[in-house]
Amino acid sequence: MKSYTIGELAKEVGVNMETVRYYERTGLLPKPPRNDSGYRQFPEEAVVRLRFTKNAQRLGFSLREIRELLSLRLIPDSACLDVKEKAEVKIAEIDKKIGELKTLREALKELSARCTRVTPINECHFLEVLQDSRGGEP
Amino acid sequence: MKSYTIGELAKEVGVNMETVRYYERTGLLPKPPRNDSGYRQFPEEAVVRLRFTKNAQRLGFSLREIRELLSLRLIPDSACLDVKEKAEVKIAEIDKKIGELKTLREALKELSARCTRVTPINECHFLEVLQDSRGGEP
DNA sequence: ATAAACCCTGTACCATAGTACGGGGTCAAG
DNA sequence: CTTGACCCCGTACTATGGTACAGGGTTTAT
Repeated sequence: MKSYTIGELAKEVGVNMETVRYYERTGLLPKPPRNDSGYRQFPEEAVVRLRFTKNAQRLGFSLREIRELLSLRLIPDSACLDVKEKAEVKIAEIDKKIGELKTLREALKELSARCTRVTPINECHFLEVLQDSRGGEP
Repeated sequence: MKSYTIGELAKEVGVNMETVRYYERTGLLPKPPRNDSGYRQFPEEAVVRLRFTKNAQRLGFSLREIRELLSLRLIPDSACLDVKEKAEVKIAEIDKKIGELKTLREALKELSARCTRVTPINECHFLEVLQDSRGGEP
């Protein structure tokens, strides 16, 4: 099947070529095979993986975390329960993020609604949202 | 009412003192009044604002975006419709994030479920998730 | 067969978001 | 009245996530 040069891959996903090399260096993309003149030949999967990475990044995951997410599916079968555990940790993290985003969304919604008419918005308890974590004494 | 020294503020919210100064420098926290010897005296609101900032950051907002969010509520009444518009843009962004997080969550959930028993997980279409944006030709 | 477009490596540089540190003043308790 | 904890400023350093060359080969279309 078809393979991608680095330029094709970068263009397909909409990232810089240098970024692809950077990801390869840092282990986010596995080192692809090379042709006789040393050109990288990325498999289809690299597109998927790279796209996943960029999307996950926009969701607030660091490259380290993305590396963890990606590694979950590659662990040998023996470590299956370990994978399950890690997946569940990630799920919990994600649930928390979703919850907080919803809260923030509501606050913005309220702000937006209030702003419809000419009422001044001097007092909008917009900030007071997202108050959960790190509340009091350590 | 009570005011906070920089150390108290930092401790209360669980950040480094230097971070507070950094935020002041970059306009995320308004410059607080000083006492006679030049010590910062942060009002209660600084706690709220700082906490908001740290939380929003965990949700994947950059400091620049957080500055935008925070500024929404401070714009003079005249710009009310502008605020509404900006708020709605943010809401849309947040909705997208929530949607993608849910998708990712489902994928992880499936992975986790599959990992319960001794079945090998060689083929888990976990990556293929989050495929929406930046699909084809520009 | 030659120019344009593409790829290689290595190194340097950039922005963002802090963190650390030196040198010095301030305040509170013993 | 001094010692330790706290604060000031300025500057420098760090990690992360890229970007940008320079100097050199390769491929492709004319």
